[in-house]
Amino acid sequence: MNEIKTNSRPSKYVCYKLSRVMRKVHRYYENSFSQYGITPAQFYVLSAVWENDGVKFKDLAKGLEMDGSTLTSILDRLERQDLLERRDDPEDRRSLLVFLTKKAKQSIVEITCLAEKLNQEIKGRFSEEEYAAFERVLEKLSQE
Amino acid sequence: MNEIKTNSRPSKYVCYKLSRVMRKVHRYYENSFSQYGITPAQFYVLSAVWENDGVKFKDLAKGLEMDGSTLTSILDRLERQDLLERRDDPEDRRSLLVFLTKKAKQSIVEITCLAEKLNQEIKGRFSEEEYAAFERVLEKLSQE
DNA sequence: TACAAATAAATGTCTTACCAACAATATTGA
DNA sequence: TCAATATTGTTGGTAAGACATTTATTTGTA
Repeated sequence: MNEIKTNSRPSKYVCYKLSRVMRKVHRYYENSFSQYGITPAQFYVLSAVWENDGVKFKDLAKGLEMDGSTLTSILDRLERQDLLERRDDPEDRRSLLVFLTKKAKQSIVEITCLAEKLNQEIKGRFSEEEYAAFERVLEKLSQE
Repeated sequence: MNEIKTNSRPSKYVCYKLSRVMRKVHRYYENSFSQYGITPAQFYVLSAVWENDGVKFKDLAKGLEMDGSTLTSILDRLERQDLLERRDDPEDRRSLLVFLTKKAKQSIVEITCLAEKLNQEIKGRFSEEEYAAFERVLEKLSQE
């Protein structure tokens, strides 16, 4: 009595499927990153700053397609952990520049290796063509 | 000077790509659903309850693969909007049954049509094979 | 029966995400 | 020049997701 309907509607919708899968993959990354005390979103920020140390806040947000207020709070947490630093932009007093700390530079390579490994593990579950098609669809969807 | 590195690292990672696309698709649904005063997550819950009116809280959470605490807060909001109702389970005093209200029943069909339309719009951007491959990958990723 | 263990849902905390409103600063254009 | 406008980053609000803890109830077993 009162069985579960295994085919309940929401699973028909792209948005639902995406969010479910995203959560799953996110948790997978999260569990691994937690040994470094950071979250996936924090890793993306560190990674982008590593690529362009001293990047402007504005450009960082734009590059990550992240709302400014979201970035503000992630920077707050990373700064609290002494992983990065905001400095004044000498050219524009409204603007901020973002730098990695020494501490972050010491672990970023190792964390990046982990991220690559996780990525390969996921890719490895699929054939080249299958994965390529997947990425193509993601790419088109992200261009709106 | 100080150009944006368009190829900043994070975009290499599946998890990052997924979350970016998910956010985009989510916003797309969100904008349309907002005319009914609900969010996509709230729609999934309504939709699942509609499929199985009087479903147990526990089974609802399981079916939606949603943490109980997340569902609790979504139910709170839907109950506040008079869209659904918790009732005691006569068979187990720890358990709750979830029902749609009259108000919800009046609009759920219309909202579902909208959801179907959005879904078709997204699917329609791709070829059959392309979309099928995409769904296959999502499916595999969502299993474990 | 009695009591320990398991289960159901709620609560509190943290993180991410979005939006609107705001303060400080820069740019513009009359 | 200087007032209107635009831009930068922060703050505050709400929602969602995850996790740990808590309370009430049920189950299982000694």
